[in-house]
Amino acid sequence: MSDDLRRNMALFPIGIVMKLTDLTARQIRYYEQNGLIQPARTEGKQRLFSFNDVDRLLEVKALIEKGLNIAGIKQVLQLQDPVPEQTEITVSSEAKRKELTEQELHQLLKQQIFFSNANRPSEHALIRGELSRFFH
Amino acid sequence: MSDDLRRNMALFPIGIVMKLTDLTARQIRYYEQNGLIQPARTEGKQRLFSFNDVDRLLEVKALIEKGLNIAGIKQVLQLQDPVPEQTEITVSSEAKRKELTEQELHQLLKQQIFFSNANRPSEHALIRGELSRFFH
DNA sequence: TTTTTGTGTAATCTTTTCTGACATCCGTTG
DNA sequence: CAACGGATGTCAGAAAAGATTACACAAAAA
Repeated sequence: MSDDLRRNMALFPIGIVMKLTDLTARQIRYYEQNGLIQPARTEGKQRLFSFNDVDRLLEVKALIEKGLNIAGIKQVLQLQDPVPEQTEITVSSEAKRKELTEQELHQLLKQQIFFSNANRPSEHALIRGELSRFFH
Repeated sequence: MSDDLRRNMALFPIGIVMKLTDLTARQIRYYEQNGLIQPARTEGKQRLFSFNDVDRLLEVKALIEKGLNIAGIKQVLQLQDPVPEQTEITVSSEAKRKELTEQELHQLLKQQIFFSNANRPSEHALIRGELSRFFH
């Protein structure tokens, strides 16, 4: 839930993602062009990637290295996200996510995590629990 | 231990940090100039901030809002990091950290976390445990 | 063989960031 | 009060990073 927020927060520019994934900018943009990822953008149209995006790119890379082509990767990634019986909860959370702007995401993370973290150095237990799923 | 790696990985440009902290670039640079943070730099000398840096900035901000000046903040932050009896282990880990270049940090994170994550979607238990301390 | 794919590369433009300087607002202090 | 220093705003010019587009090309597919 707020897990999605963290994982979907647009944080890194393409240069960092290149280092994290060992992919070239060309590759990353090509994969985006083919719908494998959909990074957010700054006002000035620069790409901003989330942890989810980076994970996705690493999956893509692994599949590329196994010889799959883009179409195959799309298949595999869809299989990994089988979109099972969508419950009301899931649907509503999806809808809610789409309503959130980047700025709102930042605001949320700020307030929910960083801020409470900074102000109350002793109240970390709960925060830790939430953050344990920062990635996956 | 590899916690330090994650928390110290230089990931975000100043624009993102501004949004996360609600500080201006001017403030962030000023705090750096006064030794409150020490963000990494790209080859082109642009700042790259880690989660540790962001946390630190949020602490600084909270103290600023309480009316402290830079000198006071230095005091408080030192008190929060009292540098207690330095054990051999701590010292050696400090030394080891200083030997790591930014690139090596990225390499490490890549291999230890993202990569294993991407390749083995079922082996997450351990990773989760490690990541639970990503921030705090 | 011809076509398509995935990636490299170069050119050009825009966005973001950097540094340095000067201005300003505000507590402190003489 | 007047001068001063601390913290921040703002601006200018330069540099870095990123965006888009176009062309090239090897390898795979048709």
